[in-house]
Amino acid sequence: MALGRLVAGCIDMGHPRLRDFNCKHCFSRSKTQWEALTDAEIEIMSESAFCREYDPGEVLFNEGDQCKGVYCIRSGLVVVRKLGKDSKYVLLRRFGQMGTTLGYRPFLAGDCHRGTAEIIKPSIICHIDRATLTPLLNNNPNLGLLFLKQAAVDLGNAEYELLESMMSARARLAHAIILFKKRYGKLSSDGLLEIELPLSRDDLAAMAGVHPETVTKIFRSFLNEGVAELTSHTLKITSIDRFLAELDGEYI
Amino acid sequence: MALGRLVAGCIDMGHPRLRDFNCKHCFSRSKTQWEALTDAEIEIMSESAFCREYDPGEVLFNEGDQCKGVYCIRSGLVVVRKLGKDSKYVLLRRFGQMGTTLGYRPFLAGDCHRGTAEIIKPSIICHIDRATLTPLLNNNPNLGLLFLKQAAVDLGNAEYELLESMMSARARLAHAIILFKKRYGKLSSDGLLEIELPLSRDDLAAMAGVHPETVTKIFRSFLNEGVAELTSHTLKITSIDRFLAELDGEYI
DNA sequence: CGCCAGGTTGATTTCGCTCAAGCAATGTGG
DNA sequence: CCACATTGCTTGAGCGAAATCAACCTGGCG
Repeated sequence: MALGRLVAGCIDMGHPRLRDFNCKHCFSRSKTQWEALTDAEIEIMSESAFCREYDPGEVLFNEGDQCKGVYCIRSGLVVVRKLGKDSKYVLLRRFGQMGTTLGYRPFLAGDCHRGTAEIIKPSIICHIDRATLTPLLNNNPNLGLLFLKQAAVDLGNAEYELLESMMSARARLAHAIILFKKRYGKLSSDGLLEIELPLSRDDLAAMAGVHPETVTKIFRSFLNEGVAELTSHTLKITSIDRFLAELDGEYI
Repeated sequence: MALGRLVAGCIDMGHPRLRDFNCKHCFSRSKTQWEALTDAEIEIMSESAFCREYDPGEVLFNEGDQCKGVYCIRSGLVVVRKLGKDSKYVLLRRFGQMGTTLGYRPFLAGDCHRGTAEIIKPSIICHIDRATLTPLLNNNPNLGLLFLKQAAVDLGNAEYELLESMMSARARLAHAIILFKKRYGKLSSDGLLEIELPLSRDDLAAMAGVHPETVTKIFRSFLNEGVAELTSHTLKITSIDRFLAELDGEYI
């Protein structure tokens, strides 16, 4: 993995801080925990949030970094990778949803970042530091409760992923693909579902918890069996029924 | 799995509700989210909490049940099993720590229970219903924040378990065993570490995410390699160094 | 043109699942 | 008190999915 290169390479990158920025526009477009904030509080947050554009390859934070606040993804795509031994790694999370808050777990648990966040697609991301967020949480109980609800949902997802992890590699990969459907799926001209997979083979593999070669082989078998066909980074699903059948692993 | 039998068998069991019960005693003995409560609030909770003793084999709630509140484990041991296809299952959780709160995830996410909770060791457990807990959460912001912190910690653990799930079966089993050390571990007369494993082979297997036969085989290889030896439900670790080496899977 | 990262492919190996048999401890009814 | 069913655990043989290893494309770029 060329993580070292990317980490080093990010130093000379970076866009200027976006100044004329109001979090209100962001929050109004999707339902998140931030809807608990009053207008005045949104104003405070907009003032102190550090927002800027990021290019693919830039690193938001590194594994082991002290967590100084949370990140709000306004647009784009970020992945968080956790390194293993001998250059293996796992994808802890995949973000893209605008309004998604990244890094709240280490923030709340008082933990270091457990993974390295790298920009995959050009993104606009705001950083809200501890000094801003802590008073908001203390003074607005609803914000805490909505964060709590979010945490409960995420915990449910994590629990579910744990069940997923004992399904076959095919099923795991199919589940990983489905996660991209909402944001990167569209109907092609011939009426079939096409899903863009904006990740490299290695990242896709890390997401499904398999090895990159296996990803290729499973795609090949999808092609042979007439389930789906892959061109570059777009998967065209030729038989939705058969593809959905892949999702039913041996558990659940 | 004989889950059906257990579920059916629990109907004629059950101890009387414990009346002279004050949650204060419970909370004072371990640090949990409940320490946010004022004395008055603890009084309210003690009044309305339904507490009683449970025998092994009794079922606290079933998979799919509506979640009507949370459970406080005062003492004992409970496991939560999630059924899979053809009578396989996974252990979602094991509880023993007194003061531990069980079922807060579905409570907060407005979800059904995802697993079936069965008593393993005689336990004393209190149920705090929605009508009691909701006002406490709404009126005491600190309670919400401490629950939030707990959720963040649990989320971290779930994340970690996800990493664990891609380690070898040996490593996973070793990790599962280590979880019992704190509560069920002690030094034997010859100075070696002994850990009681209060679960059946099947539960231990479900906890490590392997098959029961594999658990036996791994224990056998531990014996052959002089790492640890098992008698009935107690594991004696003969070489701590070698055992700890098992924990280092290929990841992390 | 040659280099190189990213991806593909096939041969081989290994881990742990599957299946089936056997055994020890416990309980039950005659 | 014994025959025998049941439950929980152990053991071994065989198999299969996916990891590993290694070679080989391929397209982009200096």
